[in-house]
Amino acid sequence: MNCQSFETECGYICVYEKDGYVTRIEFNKRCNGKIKQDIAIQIEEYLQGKREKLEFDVIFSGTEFQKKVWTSLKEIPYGQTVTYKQLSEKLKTSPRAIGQALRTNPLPIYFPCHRVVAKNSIGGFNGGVQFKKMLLKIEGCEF
DNA sequence: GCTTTTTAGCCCG
DNA sequence: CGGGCTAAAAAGC
Repeated sequence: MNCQSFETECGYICVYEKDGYVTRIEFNKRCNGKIKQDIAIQIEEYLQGKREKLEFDVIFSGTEFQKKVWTSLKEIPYGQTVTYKQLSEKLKTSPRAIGQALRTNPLPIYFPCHRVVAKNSIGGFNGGVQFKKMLLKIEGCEF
């Protein structure tokens, strides 16, 4: 298992990689290893606002429901947001269930849970709301 | 299985 | 703002 951290204005983002697959992304975590270079480059470009799509392979596990929610996040376009409610209606479930699934997202950024916000506020974020704000800002989305 | 707990929401005054 | 409501998933039994 390799991991590498990336410095941002909010703190470190740590990416774990194994055999060329990204397995996990965590916030506020620092480590001193190296991951596969083409993945690292994509992350860096994204954090600099120079890349919209992350195209690497990932491995993750979860319940069927969680996987359904996570993969549906990939359909949200770069720089756009959706509310918990809109997503729940689309998946025929409830807003709270969406939030519950998102908080266990093992691959934030790759599965862009930061693009899901509450109706009248930014909503929550597992690594700390400051990261959510920063990611949206990178995508040109003021909140 | 069924029951209880928990939830990154929502709505209404 | 604050409280009450809510459905649904996860955890516990």
